[in-house]
Amino acid sequence: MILNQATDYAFRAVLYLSLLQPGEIVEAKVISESQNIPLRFLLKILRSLARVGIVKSYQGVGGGYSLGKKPADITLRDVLEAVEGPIRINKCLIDPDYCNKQATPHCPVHCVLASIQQTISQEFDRYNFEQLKEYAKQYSK
Amino acid sequence: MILNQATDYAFRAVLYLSLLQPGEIVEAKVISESQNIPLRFLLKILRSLARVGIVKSYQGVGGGYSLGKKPADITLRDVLEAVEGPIRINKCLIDPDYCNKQATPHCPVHCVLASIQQTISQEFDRYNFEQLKEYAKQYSK
DNA sequence: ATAAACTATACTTAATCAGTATTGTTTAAT
DNA sequence: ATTAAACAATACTGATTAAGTATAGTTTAT
Repeated sequence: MILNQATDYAFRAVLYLSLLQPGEIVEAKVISESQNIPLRFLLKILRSLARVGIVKSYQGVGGGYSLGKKPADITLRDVLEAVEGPIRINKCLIDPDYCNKQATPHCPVHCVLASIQQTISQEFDRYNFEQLKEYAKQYSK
Repeated sequence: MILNQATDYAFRAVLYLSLLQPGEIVEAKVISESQNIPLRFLLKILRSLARVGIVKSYQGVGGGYSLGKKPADITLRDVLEAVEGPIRINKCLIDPDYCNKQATPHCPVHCVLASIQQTISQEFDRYNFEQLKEYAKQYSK
């Protein structure tokens, strides 16, 4: 499986925030209940998203979370990488020492995988939350 | 990580067989030593590949493995799926019951992920072992 | 009959995943 | 100033998966 559970939850949480009024703040509990995401786990995920500015967090009474950027400026890749770190399809693409042939730079498999990895990254970059928002509105009609 | 270790080994094993004379048989031990793959683990991987005809296995004395098809007829996706099963980017794309919103068919996230999954599958299908073979020959020059 | 190869299944160890618990910090309202 | 409602940080836990190993069996050329 390429995406883990946390990323799946993150997509839905960010979509939820995208559908609110710009700047609107809601508590994690509201997102959790609306999207059926375990609260504590969601809080952890939201922290990862806050770290890179995808959401803004507000502490204290009346606090919560709002979207940190315009939905159009948040791609699936942004969210994915905030939660899981950089997209990687194979270990040899991160750490050349990992390759048990010690041959990464002149390995045909490596080269092709590097190209595929780039395509996959671009693919997750193609979709932003403004688009998802539109989809969501259509479905709800 | 999208690919697991077994798939990485499988790619390299199939490439190794692709570079032999058509129909040429080698023992697993030779592949294992050449590619630095643990022998027993490789045997298991080769069984997965044999099951779908990517390699042919020969038992008994003088046995071993040969490529089961022309390199041009084996894609990265074929090998990947022989080892790991079908490419899946998210659980909700396999099992609708899995979705904790019970909303898969009209979930915008689901729809977009389904499309991305298809692109990724196609991407792994774009490369076959005839191409990798050519790359490998160039590198060795 | 033997030994060199693969087959099948089960086991083991380590890493990662998914989620929980605990303790601490911030802040609006009283 | 105190309180309580929110988030923050870190550490822990149990389940699953990954990676590899072990054991016992089958096939086949010599």
